[in-house]
Amino acid sequence: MPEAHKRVKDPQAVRRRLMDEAKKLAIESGISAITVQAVASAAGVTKGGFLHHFPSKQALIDAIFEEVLDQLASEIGARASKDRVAHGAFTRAYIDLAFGGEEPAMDQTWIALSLLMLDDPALRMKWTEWLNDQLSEYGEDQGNVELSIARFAVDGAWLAQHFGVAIPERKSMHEALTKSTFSAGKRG
Amino acid sequence: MPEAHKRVKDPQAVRRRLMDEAKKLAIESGISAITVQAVASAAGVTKGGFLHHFPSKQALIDAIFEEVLDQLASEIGARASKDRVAHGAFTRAYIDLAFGGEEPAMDQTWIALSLLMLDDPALRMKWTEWLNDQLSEYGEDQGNVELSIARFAVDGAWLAQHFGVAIPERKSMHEALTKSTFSAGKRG
DNA sequence: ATAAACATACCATACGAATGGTTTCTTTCA
DNA sequence: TGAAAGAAACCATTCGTATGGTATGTTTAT
Repeated sequence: MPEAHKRVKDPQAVRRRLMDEAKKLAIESGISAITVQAVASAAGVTKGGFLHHFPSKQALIDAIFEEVLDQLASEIGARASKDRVAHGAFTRAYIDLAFGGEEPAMDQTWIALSLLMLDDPALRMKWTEWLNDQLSEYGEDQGNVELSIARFAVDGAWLAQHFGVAIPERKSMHEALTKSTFSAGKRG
Repeated sequence: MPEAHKRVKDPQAVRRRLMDEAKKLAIESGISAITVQAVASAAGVTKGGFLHHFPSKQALIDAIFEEVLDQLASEIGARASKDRVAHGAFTRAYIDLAFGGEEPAMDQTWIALSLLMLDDPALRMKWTEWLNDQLSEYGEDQGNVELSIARFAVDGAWLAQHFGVAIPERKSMHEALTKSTFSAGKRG
């Protein structure tokens, strides 16, 4: 491992680049920009190289999706575990992910996620399951209006951001949304 | 005009069908499902027929997009004009469009809009301009946190809906979001 | 040596687009 | 009024390109 500089070939790195570049392409030019050729070239590899790492284009997409879901879960877990209040902890972590730091954490990742979902019904189902699992794990009621609104607002905000629509100050968004989760009733 | 039933050819209707079927395809199977062949077949026309009405696939997409923006503007205008309170009227109309009736108005349309945008940077810019125009026309500050959150929540909600994620009761969503626009400060 | 990590060459398919022709409608003018 | 002329609406076919994928070669690491 310390002799990584010696290696001419670094398969793991190539695999990483393939996934990262695919995300970039999707974000910059839309999902249809994810072609085997384009991704391979961007990662400095030929199509053959691509198909060595992923048996198909769909496999690449699935891999990205899975990875993103895992990242999301762990990032949320880390934040939610620090939350003193149980009710709405998931949603607050969700908010914090989007508006927490000075720069949006997992911004690219988040957008790529949805771009992939929008073109693939199967991925949409996975997302739905993931979200339901998370919500029930953290004991949040899907019918809760305030919490739902907060989460939807987060989704809408990064979507807007991706579209280039202006967004209010990150700090004030964070504050307002977080506040709304505390006044949220435990039912409805 | 009253003898429209006599006509064997009805170009306007064909044009309509092409646009409608394209929307359907996008919604049901993602944007990549919009191919000239698929749209033409769905509308009961050949590729040649398609290309007679629209010089290119992009032209069809542009036409749909423009139409949707117009529809949206007029629907919002109709609702906002009935609003007694000026501040936040646009956002309330926006909310009402999504959660107003028993069934979401312009649901298909709305989703189709974003699907198209997500794959086309040029359309994204058009949307941004449209939204900015509307906001300034109705005198809403883009920096207003409460109103922005409400609008983002609407966006996130139909996105969720399209993903198959459960959403709280329409009525309570409508109520909560509308309420938030009244308590919204005129600044920030 | 041999297996992994790629590159090269190639294939079948599907796509957007163009072409040329055929049918249907509208206009014009005798 | 009506028929000829032209335009509009549409179909069937074709073409070049790009795509996802395969098959096979070549290099690199262990």
